[in-house]
Amino acid sequence: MKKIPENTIKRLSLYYRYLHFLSRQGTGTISSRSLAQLLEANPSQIRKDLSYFGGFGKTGTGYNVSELKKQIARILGLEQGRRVAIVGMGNLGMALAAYKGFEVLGFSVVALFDDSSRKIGKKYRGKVCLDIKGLAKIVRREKIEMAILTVPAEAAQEVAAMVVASGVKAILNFAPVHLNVPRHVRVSNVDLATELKSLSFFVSGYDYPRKKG
Amino acid sequence: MKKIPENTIKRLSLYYRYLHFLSRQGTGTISSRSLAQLLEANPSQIRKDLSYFGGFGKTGTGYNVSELKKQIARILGLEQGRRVAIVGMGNLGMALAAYKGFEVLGFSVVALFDDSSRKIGKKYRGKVCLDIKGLAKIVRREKIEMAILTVPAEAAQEVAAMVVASGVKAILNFAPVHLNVPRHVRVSNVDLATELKSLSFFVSGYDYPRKKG
DNA sequence: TTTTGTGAACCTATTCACAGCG
DNA sequence: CGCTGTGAATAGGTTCACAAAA
Repeated sequence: MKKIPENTIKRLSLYYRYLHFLSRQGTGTISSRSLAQLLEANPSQIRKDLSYFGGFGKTGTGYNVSELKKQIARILGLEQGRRVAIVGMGNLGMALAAYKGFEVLGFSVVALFDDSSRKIGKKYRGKVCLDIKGLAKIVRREKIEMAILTVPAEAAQEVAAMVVASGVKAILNFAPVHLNVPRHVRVSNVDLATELKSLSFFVSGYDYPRKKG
Repeated sequence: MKKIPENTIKRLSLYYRYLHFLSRQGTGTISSRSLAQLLEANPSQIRKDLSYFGGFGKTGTGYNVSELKKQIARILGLEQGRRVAIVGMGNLGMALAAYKGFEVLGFSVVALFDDSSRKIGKKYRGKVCLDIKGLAKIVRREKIEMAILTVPAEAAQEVAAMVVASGVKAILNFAPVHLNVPRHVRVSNVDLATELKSLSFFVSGYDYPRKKG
């Protein structure tokens, strides 16, 4: 199998967003050039990204919007309604539990976990928060594949180990620590502090280059 | 001035996190090799990253932890206590307003904004939510340099325009839309949907390569 | 013609490897 | 010695440019 750059995957996700929008607008067909214009991106990049997965376009015409959208959904595995758990019902966990954008994308938040008796048994957006001690059992029973980690930094590694042991394949980690996990588990870090610090650097006046656009 | 890769800045921010930790532990000195081990990274990369900003290390000894930490803080502009506004007091905005990690890093959340009369005047973690109509005035008076955008996707572009017009230099955008801003304004996007979709791709079994570790 | 898909060329980032310093 | 700082080499990702298809 050909090696796919990670950025390609991120961009597919972005294309998907625009295709969703275009298909609601009733646009039937779009060329890589027009799509690139919307995205402030390079047409070749779009074609190259898509070409990793096969030829979805028609020469001279472009891409069928709804078809391409469907293909990208398939590639990203969004068709099967991935089952997700949120671990850590602090402010952020609660906010994410309430976020309605997940279902639209084919993600179902099927369980919430915490270790505090103040949280366990409470309902958040109609879902009851469960004791993290039961994580492994629920993950197996509910066929949960992904976990969103919103626990304090101090607890993150320990909780990550539990999550991994329960059989989860991918973790979206909000704790500002590096998680040590086996190679077969994928971790994506969302680190607000890092993002803010990068922006701060920019504000300082170093004019580091932006992508051509 | 030499051109600095954007990834270098992200990594600097990561190094900072570990240096903070090491200095609390009382570690006085660290070599690029030891630091790299902690980070699961490459020693040359660390040295190269740092070398963009000057030679902070001592040949044969390594780097002085607290000195290097101070230098990175200076590079990232964390010394001056950057002033930040949060715009959009939905679930996520509220969670971020309550987040205590910002102050530690040298960021002060000095103002909260929303456009809804249900939110304006309410207090969140001791700070009153202000009418977004007054944004420009407050930004100038409070010397706000950065904004965290936590508004719905539909409103994001319009709000971003207001934020830019008010003189803010950098935006941390949580709305899943591409923001059109002038070149002198820096936008960082935190897109949960994109992150989840990328992870979903991985769960699908494509074993795309991870960084050497 | 228009536009895709793709090898080639280019550009950027990472890693190597070693001179030079302490 | 051990380790940094950095030019050189390598790897990786992006853009170009064009043949082939509609």
